[in-house]
Amino acid sequence: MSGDGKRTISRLAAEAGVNVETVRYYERRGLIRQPTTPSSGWRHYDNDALLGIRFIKRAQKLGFSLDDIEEMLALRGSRSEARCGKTRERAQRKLAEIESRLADLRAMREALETLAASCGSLDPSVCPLIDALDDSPESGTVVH
Amino acid sequence: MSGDGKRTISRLAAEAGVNVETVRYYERRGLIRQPTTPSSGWRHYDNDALLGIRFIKRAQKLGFSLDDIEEMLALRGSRSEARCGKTRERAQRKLAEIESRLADLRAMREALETLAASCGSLDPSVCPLIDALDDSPESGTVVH
DNA sequence: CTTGACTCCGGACACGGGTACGGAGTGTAG
DNA sequence: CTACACTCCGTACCCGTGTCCGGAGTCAAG
Repeated sequence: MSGDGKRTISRLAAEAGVNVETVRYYERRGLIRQPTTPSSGWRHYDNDALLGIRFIKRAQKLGFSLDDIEEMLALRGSRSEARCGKTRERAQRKLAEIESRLADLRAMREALETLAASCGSLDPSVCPLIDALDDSPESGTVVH
Repeated sequence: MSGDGKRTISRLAAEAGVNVETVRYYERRGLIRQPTTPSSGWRHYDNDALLGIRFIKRAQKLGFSLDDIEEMLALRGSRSEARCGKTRERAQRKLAEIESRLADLRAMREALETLAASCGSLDPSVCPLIDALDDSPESGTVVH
């Protein structure tokens, strides 16, 4: 593997494909822990920091806010049997959200496929894209 | 169906679950067309406007920006055979993006399931969530 | 030891996506 | 015809998510 040892902040940022300032911002927000407060000196980051940032970036692309992401990351640590129930419940809620996004995404994919396939041959007043995501009031799920 | 006739802006906003100002904002951005410029008088909106807003809101939840959404909506109108190839190509690009998000989302779902299932029984140093989205350098896709 | 590239930190600024405000015009129920 | 709620429009403002800046400290090569 490439060096999975310590790295300075700018190397970390480069490897994660983000700005140095972004790393510091995530630290301030507590999304990645800042390693061994340096009390004068530079900080060094291990692979966890790198994976953490990549996770954040991916989750963002899926429409999750940093608050959402914080909540998900919090699930990580708190498996100390004690508040296990709570953790489990949160995970379930996130899972439901993910399922819903998966469904929407699949609908969108299908719509785009229809759109691409039917190119030129379709009545222009019809829009598969929009129709696909028309949440016709089936299943009383209130999406608020 | 519920009244699919004309509605004022505040009714539209209420039905779509957004603020009136948001509707106007989308109009300004050209995401929904504003009906029959009223040149003094009030505007009335049909079902298309409603579906349009709902589409926007869904797509946003999936991590697409308003610019992305504009591009997708543009696919709708331009099936006039002439620039069909271009449209098709754009649709393909969007499709690829969607596929990638689907994959990420599925990985995340699996990770959360593992997390919930293994609650308490797992070595706390392991984090399925992060591991799942570790884009190990398989397939030389440069994600920039 | 000097030099130059890098880090740390606080605070200011930027951009996307809205949201609020306020004054003038419009619809409509009583 | 009047009251009152609602619309229209421009502008200013707000929040989340970074991004830039500048001065002081740190590390490593020569």
